[in-house]
Amino acid sequence: MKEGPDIARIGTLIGDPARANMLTALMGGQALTATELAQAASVSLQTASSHLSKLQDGGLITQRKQGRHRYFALADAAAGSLLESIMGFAASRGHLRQRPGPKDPALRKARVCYDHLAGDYGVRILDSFIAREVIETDGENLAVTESGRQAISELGIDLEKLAPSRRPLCKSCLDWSERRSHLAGTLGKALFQHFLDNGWARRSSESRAVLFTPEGERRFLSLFPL
Amino acid sequence: MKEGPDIARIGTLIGDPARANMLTALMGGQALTATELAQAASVSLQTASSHLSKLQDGGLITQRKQGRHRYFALADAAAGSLLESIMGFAASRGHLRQRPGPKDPALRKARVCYDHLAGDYGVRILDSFIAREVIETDGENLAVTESGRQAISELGIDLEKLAPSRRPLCKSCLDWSERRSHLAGTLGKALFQHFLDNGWARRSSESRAVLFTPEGERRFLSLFPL
DNA sequence: TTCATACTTCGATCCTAACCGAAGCATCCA
DNA sequence: TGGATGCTTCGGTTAGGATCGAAGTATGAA
Repeated sequence: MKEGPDIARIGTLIGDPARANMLTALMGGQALTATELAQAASVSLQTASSHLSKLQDGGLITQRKQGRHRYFALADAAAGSLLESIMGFAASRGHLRQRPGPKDPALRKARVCYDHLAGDYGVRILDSFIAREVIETDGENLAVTESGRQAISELGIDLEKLAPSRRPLCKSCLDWSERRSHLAGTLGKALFQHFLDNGWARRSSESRAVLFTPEGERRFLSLFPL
Repeated sequence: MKEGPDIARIGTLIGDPARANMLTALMGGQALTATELAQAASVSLQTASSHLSKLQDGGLITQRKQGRHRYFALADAAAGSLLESIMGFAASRGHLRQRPGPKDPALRKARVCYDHLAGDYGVRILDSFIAREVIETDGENLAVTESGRQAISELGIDLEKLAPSRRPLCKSCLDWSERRSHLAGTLGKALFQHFLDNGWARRSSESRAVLFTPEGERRFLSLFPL
């Protein structure tokens, strides 16, 4: 039975708590330095360095040198998806590191999931789209409807520009705080980016939380009614 | 950073080579006894027993007592999907346990992937469906087209009966021998079952290979032209 | 040049968990 | 009832790898 892909190698990489913490931190979507990742994982810089080179060898992360810093980020969207899958599965089996759902209310409300919005607000986007038939679903797969294309362009998103990407346009991602699906894929990313670009929301500097301005909050709730 | 799902726990479970071998064996879709799984993983029965209880605690597998045997199987389709994701990712990064693709030509040609067909033949089904517009895709998500519903019912599959399932109807699954996608989901399962039910194919007793009868081979090639 | 910062490599320690022998429990068969 | 099979539990050993101190390399600042 020595056929096939080496899933044990990927498992081992993700199976160490320090590495898992680093990967979780990188799910924030931003590149982080070795020092920052060492703090995120609560290990020394030497230990972090060793972990990072293993993650890189395994193809989960990439590094970019910039001056005397080295920035580490998830290798690509596939790596992000993989971690999302595992998070969803772990959450579905009740494997949480503390109580169900994030303790911090801000994280529960809205947080970054690699490159799109998760938490209460993330789930709301998908719920609203499905209720208004912007997106249709067969249980897991998502597709934009004809009438939905119109609605999305009215939000200020150019679907034509997103289409050429090799990543799927919409994808569902199991939310571990809400235990329901939210919108991932290039559309999910574009919507999140749209809110950042307009200054309606920003990333928290300490955690994966996303903070909305009062103006952004108002817009969000009216753009995604239930 | 102690928020969120415990991905390290899942990673650790999958990260041990013996457990990974057991899970890979269970991807064949059939329930296996502890003794069989011990052989698959090349460990003693005691060691296997310990691994199996860990996998069960982690929610990856279930056991069913039957007389003096205990049959172990993947917990559900979600567990199968998770393993598929990881296999796909591992293969995409070139993490293979030997040379790329299965050594055994029969495995390359057709094998079981939890509950549907993989390998050359598995990829062919999806290729054929897409070429004939039975299924449409946006890169990763799959959906049956209107005209496709007709074609599928002509194959002898009742789509209405598959629809109520909570699992997605069609799903792509990265094939590690072909490095391309094949058809998973309830439709993929139903098609595979259809071939088994009609006696056109059967599972190999030793491996995950699927063996076609000459009659089954002929039918397969004509039902799924390229 | 010199010092400081950011990170890697080396080496030694220590701890977890995989492993198996032996014994125990449960089920089936004769 | 006795013995065989299938599996689990217990206990002790061992190996792999996570960890960090110390030393080494690279970049930037003074």
